Amino acid sequence: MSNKSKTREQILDAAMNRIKHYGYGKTTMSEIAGDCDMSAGNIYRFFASKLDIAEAMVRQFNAELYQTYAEIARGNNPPAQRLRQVFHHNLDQTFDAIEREAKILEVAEVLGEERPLFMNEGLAQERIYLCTILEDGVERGDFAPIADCNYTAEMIQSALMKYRFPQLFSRLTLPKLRRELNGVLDIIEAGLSKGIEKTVETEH
Amino acid sequence: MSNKSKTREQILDAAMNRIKHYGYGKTTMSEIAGDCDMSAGNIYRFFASKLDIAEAMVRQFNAELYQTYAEIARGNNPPAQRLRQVFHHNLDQTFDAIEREAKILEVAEVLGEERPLFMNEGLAQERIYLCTILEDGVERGDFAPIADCNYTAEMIQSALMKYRFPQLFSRLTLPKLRRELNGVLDIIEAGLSKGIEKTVETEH
DNA sequence: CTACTGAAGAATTTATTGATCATTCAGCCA
DNA sequence: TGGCTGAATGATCAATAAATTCTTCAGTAG
Repeated sequence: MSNKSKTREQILDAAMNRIKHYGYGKTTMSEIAGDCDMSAGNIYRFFASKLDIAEAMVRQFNAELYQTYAEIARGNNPPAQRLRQVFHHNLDQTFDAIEREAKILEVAEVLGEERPLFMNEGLAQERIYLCTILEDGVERGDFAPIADCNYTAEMIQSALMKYRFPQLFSRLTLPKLRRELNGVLDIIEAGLSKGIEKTVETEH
Repeated sequence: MSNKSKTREQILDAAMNRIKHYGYGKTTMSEIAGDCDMSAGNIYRFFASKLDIAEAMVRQFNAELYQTYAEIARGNNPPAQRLRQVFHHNLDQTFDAIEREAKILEVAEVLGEERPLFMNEGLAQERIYLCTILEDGVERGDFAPIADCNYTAEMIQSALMKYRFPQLFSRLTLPKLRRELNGVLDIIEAGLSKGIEKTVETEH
């Protein structure tokens, strides 16, 4: 069935070209089909819906990110620096992609709205790499012991949410975003090296 | 001119009642005027525009927040706990207000879009209280020395942005938000007690 | 002069209608 | 039979016209 996945790729490719240029809302299934010399109906043998095409687009974008994350996580830099690299890579890549093709922001918005679980999936995947780094940091003694790496990774992701789809949450320039990201990472880094004590729930 | 500010308050009150119930877009200037037994035109002697009414609304909401912040900042709890109180108070109050009157979210959205500088103003005001707490923490020895309190406060605000208008950025329940907020605060607290070293800009 | 009204204009919103779109599926072709 | 088309359908979108709405300001009443 290699032929089938070839066609799938072709469709995805055609869709990406159009969506990057005209946006998700403005590209139609027939246009994509036309680019592939097939009928719109036929696309549905390869993708269950238009949203699934957008999802596949982002999946591909993420796959590249994850590959770099894996390399960073596996690398030999100090863990704190690797943490920085992961989030700066995300910021740079995402900012750049949206800067080059503003219409990509629409894809992020639509998917965030219609497929919130898919977005979570991406965060969970990222956490795997973060955990590797955190555990390595603990082992090396750079970080204080961490009770639950996945939980800690989740909290780090929460604190850095603003830098995930930068243009979605603010209108800051890339340099300003990088400065802020570094500032927040400075705090996180200090926290990790000191050791995090979990709060007991209290009234206030 | 106490009469003038009485009328202003009356208008603001009428506007708030309608906007809370019907939303910003769905309440008209004539309706507000009607509630005050005056013509729509007359409102403009008290507010320069409809947006300014929304701004005054939020200003009033903020004033209450700030009062509590001031009390918390002045209080005698450990600085780390005071920091927690500030952000939990904000989360609770905001979440609650939006939960009770869903239409308030629209006001936040409109103002965030049309008056971004006003939103910054609020953050700057909040930072004053944060700085008080941070400085006190340093003095007491709970926190390591801080080079630039205002900068650090800004970074803390960035890390906690997700919890400012909770329903705007996620659909988490209040308990989940509180759990997350505590988790991020745990990291920040550890970081502050350890002492934050500012990154030197590097390539990666 | 001061405090206000109400008409008027510009801008925005709503309603309506026609067109386009995503998606399905009966049927065709090879 | 497996792979595909193209017409059918309901949902969504675009366009336009009509109606509201925000805002201004000349004019009025006290």
